[in-house]
Parts: sequence; structure tokens; C-alpha cells
Amino acid sequence: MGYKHNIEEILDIGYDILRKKGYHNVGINQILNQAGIPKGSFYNFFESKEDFAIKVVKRYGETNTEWMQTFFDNSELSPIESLQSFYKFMIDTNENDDFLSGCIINNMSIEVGRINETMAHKANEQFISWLNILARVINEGQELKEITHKFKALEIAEYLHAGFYGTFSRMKVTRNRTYMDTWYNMSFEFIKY
Amino acid sequence: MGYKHNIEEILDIGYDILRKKGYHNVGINQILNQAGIPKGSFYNFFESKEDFAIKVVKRYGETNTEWMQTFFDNSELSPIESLQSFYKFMIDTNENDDFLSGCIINNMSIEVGRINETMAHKANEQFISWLNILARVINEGQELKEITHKFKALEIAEYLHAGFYGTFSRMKVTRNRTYMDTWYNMSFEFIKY
DNA sequence: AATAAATAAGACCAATCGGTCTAATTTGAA
DNA sequence: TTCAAATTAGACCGATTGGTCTTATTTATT
Repeated sequence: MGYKHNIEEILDIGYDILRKKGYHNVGINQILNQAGIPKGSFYNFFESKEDFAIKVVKRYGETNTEWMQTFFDNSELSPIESLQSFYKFMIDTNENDDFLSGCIINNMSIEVGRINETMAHKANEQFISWLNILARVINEGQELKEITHKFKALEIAEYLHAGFYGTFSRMKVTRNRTYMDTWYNMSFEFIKY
Repeated sequence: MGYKHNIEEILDIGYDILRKKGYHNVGINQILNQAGIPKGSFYNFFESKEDFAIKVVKRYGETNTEWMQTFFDNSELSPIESLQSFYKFMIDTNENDDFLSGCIINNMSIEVGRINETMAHKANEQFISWLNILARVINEGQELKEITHKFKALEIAEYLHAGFYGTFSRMKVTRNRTYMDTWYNMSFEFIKY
């Protein structure tokens, strides 16, 4: 049983490339070159390019779920304040990326989700994990009367998720954070108790 | 000066294909076949695939600007009611498309906007046209005390635009309208006077 | 009717696509 | 130490990519 290459390392490199350049715009060879592996090894690990992309999405989704979980678990702020610091962090992160990349799962959903059932399903799974974490924090905020009771916690989570993702398409063509900051201010004004 | 093919007809066919399948996932040949034109004629009309896609985006954007303008001009509803009927119509339209396609300019922004400056610029132009029309209606709603004065009309337009577009990525992986309806209800609750 | 310009038409091009195949190498277990 | 299995390695494959080129046709102008 020979071994040498690290699958997770290849997935991490794939994550960087697919997030920045998309799916159909990236050839297998680009991934092979950047990861420094021959084609035979790649197809030994992954059934196809599609299989590879799905595993990249899965790995990123799960890593991010864990990260979000510890972010909110370790937060010493109140529920709504930790939500605010979460979205502030997300906006800052996109600024550091020059507003070009966005979220790989959002990108994949838009580009690939409609033409690939498996990808759609896997992307949806990750979204649901994230939304449940957000909903838990929102629910705490509702109990502390920080957040409106007009809607269910999960509905507010979906609402914030949609709004934030919507700013991505503006961001990618304007290349600045104005719209993200405006979205942030308005959203937290609207959902407050 | 010979002629035969109709450029605008080709652009309309290109619109259908690019909206449904994306940019990098579509080959020139697919467009040629569907439009029934040979390659030589295509490259007689368009400099490149990129040039073609940009002209498709421009044509759709301008057509949609005109459509929105007459939609709101001819509306006999109050400002906020005509906004509601506008978004209801948009959600219904996506349902009729089986939630697979979304908005071509949103799709292009996400997939191509980050790697193609010209496309980003052209997409942004169209967004701005639409946002200005929305802002005008919102402003009327504010004057009639139907819509909140907490934010500027253009900010609210950006906010609605972002939220609505954000539902697209969920829509494409869940393939149902639940999240769009929830977004609709929450948004109009939040922006009311 | 003759002419020149624009367009139509599709064969053709190198480059790249995702993927396969065979052979060499490395490995853990016997 | 032998051996079978897994992995490494990259040459190779047909299909398709965006784009070019030459030739035939159509058109408006004269």
C-alpha cells in the first residue's frame, strides 16, 4: 500500500483555485501543477473533476461549520454583538481578498448548482449547517430581547444569509465594501428588538 | 453590403443559453447550432466570445431597464404596492423556470465578474440602472409615508436588490420558493413606515 | 450590367479539455 | 525477503475549445 501525497492538502489547494476561478474555468491540469501531483495520482484519489469539486465543497463546508461553532461558543459578547462581530469579520475577510472571490459554496451554487444535482445537494447541506448555528445564536438573542420576535430564528438566519450573499454579486462588480457596510447597518437596525 | 442574419436574434438566443448554462460551460458551437449560423458569420458580428457575452448582458440589461420603467410607470398601485407586485412577479418568474436559471447578470457577476474587468463594468452599469428605477419608486413611497425614512431610497434599493439576489443561491440548491417568499414577507415588514 | 464591399459559409487550426492506460515504484503484511 | 496491492507517474486519447482562413455568395452602388 504505497502512499505519499496528502489528499487533504490537495483539497486545500483545490479550494483556493476553485474559489478564485470558478469550476468550468479551471482545468484539472492547473490543479495538478499547483499541487505538484501527476494526473494518475489525482484520478487515484478522485473519481472525476466533479467528485473532486464536491469533496472540496464538503471539506470547506465542514471546516467552516466547526469554525463558526467555536467562534460563537468562545464569544464573550452578547448574542447580537457576536453576530455583528461575525459579519464584520466576514466583510473584512472579503476586503482582504480584494472582493474578488466571495464564498466558494455560493459561487458553486450559482455556477454549478443548477446543472449538477449532486453539487446542489452537497452545497445545500453545508448551508443548512451554517444556518442552524446562526439560528441558535439568534434564538438566544430573542430570549434576551435583543432581537425581534416578529420572525422565527431560522427565518432570520435565512434572511441574513440571503442578504449577505446578495452583496457578493454587487461586490464582485464594484470591487468595494460600501454595499456590504450598508447592508450590515440596515440589517441590524431591522432585526433589533 | 450583404446581410441575412439578425444580430439581435442571435443575442436573444445567446441570452437563453448563457442564462441557463453559464459562461465557461457553454461553447461557441452550441450557440451557432441553436442560432443556425456558421462560425464565420458569428465572428463577423462579434470580436470574441467575451464580446458576445458582454453584448448579451448589455442587451438584456437595457431591455429590462425599459421593462421596469414601464412596469412602474403604468402601475396604478401605490409605490409600496407596486414594489410588492414587482417582486412577486420576479419570484413567480423564477418558479416558472424551475428555480434553475436566476438572473443572467447576477450569474455573470459571480462567475465572470471577478476575472473579467469589462464584464464587471458592464454588469455594474445595468445594476445601477435598475437600482435607480427602484430608488425612484421607494422615494415616492417615503414621501407618502409608506416606506421608512430611516435610510435613503437608494440604500433601500441596494438592500432589496442584495436580499433578493441572495435568495438565488439558496433557490438554486433547494429548488423551491420558500426562502424567496420568506425574504419577501420579512423585507416588506422591515421597510414599511 | 459591372463592380466593390460586406457577409455567409464551413473547413481547418493549435491548444486544451477531462479522462484512460500501462508501467514503474513504493508500501505493509506474510 | 518475498509478494501482492496500492500508489506514482506521465504518455497518450478522442473530443471539444475559441478562433482563423479562404472561398462563395449576396448586396448596394454605379
